[in-house]
Amino acid sequence: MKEYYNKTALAIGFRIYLYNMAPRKKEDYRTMQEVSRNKILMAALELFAGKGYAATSTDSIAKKAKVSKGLIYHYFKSKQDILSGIFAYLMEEGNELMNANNQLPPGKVINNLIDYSFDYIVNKAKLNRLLIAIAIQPEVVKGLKEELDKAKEVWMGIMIRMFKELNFQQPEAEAYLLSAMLDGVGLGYLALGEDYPLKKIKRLIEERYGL
Amino acid sequence: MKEYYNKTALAIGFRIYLYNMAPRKKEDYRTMQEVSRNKILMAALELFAGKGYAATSTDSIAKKAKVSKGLIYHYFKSKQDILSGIFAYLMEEGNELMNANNQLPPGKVINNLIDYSFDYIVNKAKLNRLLIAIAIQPEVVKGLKEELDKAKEVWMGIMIRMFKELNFQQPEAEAYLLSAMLDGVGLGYLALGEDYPLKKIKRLIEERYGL
Amino acid sequence: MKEYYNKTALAIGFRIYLYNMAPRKKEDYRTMQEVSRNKILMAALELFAGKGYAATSTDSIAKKAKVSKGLIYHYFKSKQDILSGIFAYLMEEGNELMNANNQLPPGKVINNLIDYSFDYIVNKAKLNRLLIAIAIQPEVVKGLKEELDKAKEVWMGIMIRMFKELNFQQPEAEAYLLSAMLDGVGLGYLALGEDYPLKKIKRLIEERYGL
Amino acid sequence: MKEYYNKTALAIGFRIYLYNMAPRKKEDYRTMQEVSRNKILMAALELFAGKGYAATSTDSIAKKAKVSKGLIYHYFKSKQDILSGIFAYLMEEGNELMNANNQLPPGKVINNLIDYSFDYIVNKAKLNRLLIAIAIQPEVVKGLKEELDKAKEVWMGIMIRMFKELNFQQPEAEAYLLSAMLDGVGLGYLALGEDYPLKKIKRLIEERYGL
DNA sequence: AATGAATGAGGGTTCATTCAT
DNA sequence: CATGAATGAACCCTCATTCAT
Repeated sequence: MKEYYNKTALAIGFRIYLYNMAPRKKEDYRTMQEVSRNKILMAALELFAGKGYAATSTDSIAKKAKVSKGLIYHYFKSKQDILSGIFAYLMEEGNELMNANNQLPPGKVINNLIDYSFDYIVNKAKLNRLLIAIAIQPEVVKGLKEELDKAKEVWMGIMIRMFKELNFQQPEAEAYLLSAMLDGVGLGYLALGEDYPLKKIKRLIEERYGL
Repeated sequence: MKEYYNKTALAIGFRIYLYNMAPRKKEDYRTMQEVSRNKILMAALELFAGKGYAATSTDSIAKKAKVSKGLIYHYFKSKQDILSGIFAYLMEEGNELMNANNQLPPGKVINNLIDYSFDYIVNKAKLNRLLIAIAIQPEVVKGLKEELDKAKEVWMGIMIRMFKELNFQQPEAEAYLLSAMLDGVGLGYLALGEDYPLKKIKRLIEERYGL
Repeated sequence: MKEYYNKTALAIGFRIYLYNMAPRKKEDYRTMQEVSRNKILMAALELFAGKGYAATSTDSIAKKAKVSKGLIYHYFKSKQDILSGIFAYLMEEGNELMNANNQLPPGKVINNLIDYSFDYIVNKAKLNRLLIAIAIQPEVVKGLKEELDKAKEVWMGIMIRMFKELNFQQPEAEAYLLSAMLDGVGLGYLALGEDYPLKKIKRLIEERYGL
Repeated sequence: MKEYYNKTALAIGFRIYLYNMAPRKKEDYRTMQEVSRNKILMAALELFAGKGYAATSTDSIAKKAKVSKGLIYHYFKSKQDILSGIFAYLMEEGNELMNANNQLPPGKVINNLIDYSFDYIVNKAKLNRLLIAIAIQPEVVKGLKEELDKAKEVWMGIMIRMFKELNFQQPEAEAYLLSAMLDGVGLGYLALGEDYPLKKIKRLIEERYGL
């Protein structure tokens, strides 16, 4: 189990992390420069999520961000680095939610996790797709592992603790299974879209945890 | 349910389909045509699975297949078309298994499905990755819809019938949930590799179905 | 002295090597492909010699060779590799002259060397400039060292032997000094052009060797 | 001889010019302007000498000089102009040495020249490389001609006078030959490094002038 | 059926230079 | 005097696809 945390995270770990990915308020930009950096980041996020990392050209990012191609390389040292930047940004966004959940009663946390995840699966489908694509392409991720690990480590820790407190016999396996369920639902929804019977499945999952 | 068949299939549908994807014997190819075409297909399959579709060049396919670049475009009208060819090939391979399972008792089918899936997740990890990558990129797939739909339709039908016979209250949702679980486990294994507690999770799933 | 031959060669070593760099006859091209490769090579040679390696774009090479940019990378794996190709080509061209001189009496060889060099300095000034530029930029050369070493090794060996046979007291140093003289004259001619008093200097050098 | 002064100078002319290129003391700069300008100049000199003009970015100059990129263009109108600035600086530094040598006896001047040159070749190898690179790329130099001509004119005049006083029959040609020898040795040393038999060659040159 | 030479659009990236502050 | 964000052209290189043989 020792090397465990060095592995890349499940998409699930992120899902809750990123749940409330609201655009930052203008007051948050301390300097004009951050505005540009953020324009690039947001443009890239949208494009990566929409068409995938490989299919997105730096040119299209520049165009969408209404910025010169050269400026991208003023703020990021490579296309890869933009992806890292996006992750860093997303991590930051999700931190509060993380801490908030940590202090709720176990049943509520599980409940929240399921709610968040299903909401995320529907409303952030494209971002979900990006995360899954990255999760299964370990070569591309490289520099992202640290961030991914941090998120997963924290989150799986919380989940396992919850299941312990709820007296599950296999709290660790149960945490992984719940993750798998939610990831699998995300995958199914990406493939089938509106026809995927989300509600019924959600109900089945909730029943498993007595919700 | 109307647009249902226009959507691309779950990876799960494929997994069992493709379980025993034995390579054809050479004698099966009647003409030289088929030999060359198949060499290209097999080379592409291995490369796509190993490095991903985007990262695989037609050049490398030609090299691996020991065939000229031009010949690829004699048999396939584009790189995309090779991917379609791979799917068609895989479908064909899996048909017999499909029919065989259809005639077993319901509990045995579920059992087989779980066994096959876990085996597949471990031993065909790269192919699994390819299938997931394709499943979540519907734009790329385009020409594959018909094949994918056929597989999914048949398979989900079988599963739903099984759960009906086993008196599950929500047979359809249960079928989707089981698919989601297995897909989610596949995703987790791809992300975490050896550290993923496959056995314990498998046990939990089996317990759910009284196995 | 052991590691001696691993060092990059003096421009002088090349000068005689390359003396008769006549364009190959058409009969030499066995296949159509070699024509294209050679067009690229010759275009690059002219451009590198004229504007320097760094200032020559692959685009301009393609344009001059009347070939698509992509074709360059069909024959050469990088811009560097084109330079290597040029060297290989030049080496081949110079081999015969090399062998011919090896069998002449020592005085004649020295005489030829001086004649060739001065002729080369004047008539292949741009190529000379390219060689000097490469000789003093060891980082760029990398892959060229082997070729350069081969040329230098052979040539300095011949020169030292000549001076030994002519009973010079310091045959090795004398070989290096003659090389330095001729290299220095080449440098001076490149800097001053027509105003450089080539004839008078040549006379002084010849007198030193009793010619 | 008419167009003579329009040509760029030999490296040799510079070598002695620049022999004792001691950095100015800080007190010499009367205004802050000069301090910044000089920081840029010194940074550029070191980088140009080390990696070559083309391979040195204005960015790296700014970084090394601990100055903003914009400031460079406040003091210099282009990257080229920095190079000109370096030359102007070097010229200024060398003037005193020049005059000092002018008043020594002819044999001593030749002796000094050779000593200086060999010392320079070894201890200022990188700067030597820069000078040679510039000397053979006349297009790049453009704006430097005046400075270069001045240096060469003065220096060759001195040398020719020396050889006249020493009763050489071809004083002009001899001056050029000595220049060529020293330049050629510089070239050889740059190419071969430590393996170049500097001492033995120096001895041969000294013998030629009865030193 | 088969080759591989040839194409050209586009890829990510660098960099001298400008400009608003 | 000084900053560094911003520009855009150019750079080397890749690659799916076509075509003459």
